[in-house]
Amino acid sequence: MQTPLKNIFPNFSNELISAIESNATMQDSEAGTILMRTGQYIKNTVLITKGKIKIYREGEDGGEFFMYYLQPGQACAISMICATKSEKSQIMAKVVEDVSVVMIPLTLMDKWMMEHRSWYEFVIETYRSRFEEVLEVVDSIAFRSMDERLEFYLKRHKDACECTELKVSHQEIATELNTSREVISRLLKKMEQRGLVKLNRNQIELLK
Amino acid sequence: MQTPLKNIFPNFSNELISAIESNATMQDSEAGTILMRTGQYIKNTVLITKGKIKIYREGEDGGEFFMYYLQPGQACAISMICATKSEKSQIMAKVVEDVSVVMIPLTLMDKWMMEHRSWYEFVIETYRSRFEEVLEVVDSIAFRSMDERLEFYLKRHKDACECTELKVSHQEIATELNTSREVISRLLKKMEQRGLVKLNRNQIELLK
DNA sequence: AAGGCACAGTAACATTTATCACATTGGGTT
DNA sequence: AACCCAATGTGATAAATGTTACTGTGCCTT
Repeated sequence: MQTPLKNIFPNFSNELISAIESNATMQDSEAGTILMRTGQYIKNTVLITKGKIKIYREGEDGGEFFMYYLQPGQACAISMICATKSEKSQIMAKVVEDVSVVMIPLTLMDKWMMEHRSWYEFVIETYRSRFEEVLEVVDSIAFRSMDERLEFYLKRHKDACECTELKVSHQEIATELNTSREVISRLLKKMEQRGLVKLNRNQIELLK
Repeated sequence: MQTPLKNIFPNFSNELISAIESNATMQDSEAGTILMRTGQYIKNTVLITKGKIKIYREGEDGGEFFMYYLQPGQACAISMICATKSEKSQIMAKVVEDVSVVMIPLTLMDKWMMEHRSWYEFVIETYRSRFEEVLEVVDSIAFRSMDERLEFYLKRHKDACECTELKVSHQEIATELNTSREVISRLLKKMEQRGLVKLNRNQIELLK
């Protein structure tokens, strides 16, 4: 069996948990799956119970500008925001670690706002924290140069995976910051010289 | 007297309008006033009934990175989002045209979500449209070079003021795009040569 | 072992953007 | 008119970032 929903979403009331269990559908997806595309209509609100999803903004040239990760206990703010009017998505969502998600039909998402206080608070808090996160991203691109943005990027990834060894290629970082691999390689080398990281093949060890 | 609230917020139910009129406080502020600062605690939700407010992100060096405008019939999404927990603001709000605002205490903002469907819909739509707008801003800085960003900036201002003659200095644009005046002057000149704008002192005429 | 391949390092050069230094312009003030 | 001053124009140069082209390196496959 799966981990009970109550453990993953401890703030949900028991009634809400029951409502979810009897109305929502579960779905598993493998790493690499694209769960949502720009321009696609949104039909469900998505809660994550396992794995990791990358939310990014797609560039015309194939850039995958990194916004944030969704992890267990979290929900896709975009899918909630678009709920009421069944709007189009403005972002891409790609599975980066095999996930299990709970899909909630938009009509219920809306209805529960009135019926379950714990759902209302969860939704509002999801909005708030993601808006804040996106504002920080704006900051980083608006005011910082690439070396600082790289440090910010690494820090966020460290926080998200709760480890100090990131398994990403330079190319991947470059794509997510919309720059080129060479630039990232150069900057990482400089960071290594400053003693901030240790570089290994397919792995970046964060020292500070 | 003022324009009735019902005209400015036509979707609000009559009960909601009454509730606002008997609970909220009005406030007028002159151009130049800073209504909200980064780090400041938010005590009210703000509805705009007259004038224009600029929402921006402040840089360490005094940059005023432009996010969007608030205009009559709109509300500050940040002040709503932070409502439930009385969080700190992450943005700056400056009056650019003398405004009248309606201030709604956070407790009511929250309470009305359950009581007034039209309030609920207004709040959700405010979130949605601002989130979308911020995502477009991210796009513009993440994927575009300065000339395209300038065009995007001018377009947004044209849409906001519903006119084709913008009364802004090059310096002001530079501050809001976090670049330098010289760069903006040069790019505007190029745009003039391409026939996109006509440059006058303290005024930019948008031709296309 | 040999070859293929993704990943990484690096030099050289191009382009974009930022900065500095100074000239010009036009409106308002005295 | 003479002056002041903010706004704008422009060249020269510096710095950051992007691009091209190639080398090296470790791992996997055959």
